[in-house]
Order: sequence, then C-alpha cells, then structure tokens
Amino acid sequence: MHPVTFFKALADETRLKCLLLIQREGELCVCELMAALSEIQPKVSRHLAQLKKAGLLVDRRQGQWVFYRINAELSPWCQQVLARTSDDNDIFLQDNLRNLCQMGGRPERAKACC
Amino acid sequence: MHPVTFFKALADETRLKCLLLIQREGELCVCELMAALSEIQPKVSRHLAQLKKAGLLVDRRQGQWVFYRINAELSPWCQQVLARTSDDNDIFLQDNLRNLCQMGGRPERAKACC
DNA sequence: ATTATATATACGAAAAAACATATGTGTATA
DNA sequence: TATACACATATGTTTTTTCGTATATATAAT
Repeated sequence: MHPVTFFKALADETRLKCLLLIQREGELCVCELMAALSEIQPKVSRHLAQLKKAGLLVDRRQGQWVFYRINAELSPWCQQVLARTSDDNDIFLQDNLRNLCQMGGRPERAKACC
Repeated sequence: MHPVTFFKALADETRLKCLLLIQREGELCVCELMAALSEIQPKVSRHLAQLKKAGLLVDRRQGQWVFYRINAELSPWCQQVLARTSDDNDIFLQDNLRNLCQMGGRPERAKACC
C-alpha cells in the first residue's frame, strides 16, 4: 500500500470514522454507519466505495445488506496505524458509538456493542 | 491533535516525504529538502509552513538557514504513527535519501547520514 | 550600501475532492 | 408482478487543495 494513498484515505472525517467504527465493531453495514454518523446514504456509500477501491475495506452482501470490514490483506503497518489511532481517539468516536448503540432495528448479525 | 487534521497533513507526497526525512535526519533545512525531493523552493517552503501551522513541525533559524524538526510535543500516538510509517516505507524514501547524501554544500550542522 | 543567498508569502489559475440531488440496481415481500 | 427497502452510481456544482510565478524579508558577505 502506497503511504500517500493510505493517508489520503484517512484524511476525511466521514472515511476515518467509518474505518475506525468498522474496526471496533468488526463489521458494519451502510445503514448502521448512516445512523452512527447521522449522514445521508449516498455520502456514506460513496466514501465506502472509495475505501474499498483503495483496498482498505472489503464487502459482502447478505440479503438486503452489504457489510463492510477491514481488508485482512491490508499491510500490517497500515493495520497498526489504524489500531493505534483507534486506541487514542475515543472522544472522536464517542457520539457515533452512542448513536450506533441506540439505533433500532439493526440487522441480524449485529455483534454485541454495549 | 485532531486525527483528521493529522492525516490531512500526511496526505500529500511532498509533506509526507518532508516529515519522514526530517524524522530520520533529526533536523533538515529547506535547501536540503529541496535537494532531496528535487522540488522548487516555494513548494517546499509552503508545505513546511503547513506542517508547522498544524503543529507537526517546529523551526529554528540559524544564520541564513531555517531548520525544521518534529515537534517534540506532538501527541505520542502521532509520533508512533510516523515512526511505524517510516519503518515500513524505505522504498518510498530511497531516492530522496540518496539525493540528500549526494548533495554538495550542506549547511554546517549536518548529521552523518551515509 | 550593494549584492547574494536562504526562506517566506501573496496571488491567480488549475486540479482535485466533496457534495446534494436524482436515478439505477438488486433483493425481499406482498 | 408490484412495492418496499438497502445500497450504488451518475451528474452538475461548489469547495478545497495544490501549484507556478512573482515578490518580499532576513541574514551574510563584499
């Protein structure tokens, strides 16, 4: 992964929050991210498409939903940067995690989060 | 340091190379970075000003030169991200380090680099 | 004082990124 | 087959970023 490509992917609030939330939750679908971020669907979807194209995320369809997770083949140094960033930025994600937990009707596979 | 501010600072080839080269060398002046990157002076200078304004670098004037170094008060997680990125991206800096070593007339304080 | 060197900044142009709105696609359900 | 839901993408616009050129400042040397 070219370092500039990687950091460009992280250099946007919507994308960075999606990445870090997905990392913490393991897997999230578009509607969960919409609820967590309070953002409209095309905006979330567009940023996820960018992250997928750049190789940071992979997706899988399950029925009506598309779940995104971190690409397991992402360079270890990139994964470490994500992990380190996540560890030290709880406040950055605080409201979004709360929104996610309060979201009604989350799709089935939902992990325990709170 | 807000994570988006931080990653925006890294999301440009010129800025990222400046940061990583400065990190490896301890301290570099504008003319050394110009030589390392083969870029014109206003371009290098502008990007260094951005990095300084964002709190990633500090500068000190010594005679005709202005030396830049990593801000020691930068959040430890940011410093770790820089260190980890540097460790895993030798190829990214390879040509620039060679240019720097081959540069003639480096200012006095020059550290041993090769 | 004048000239040279190192660096900074102002300015307008060009390129890139992000956006909202509208529409398309795929899946489930009635 | 028709409707609803989740998601993707196209389009035109706006905003942000980057750039080159020109110019300003600050130190050094003559």
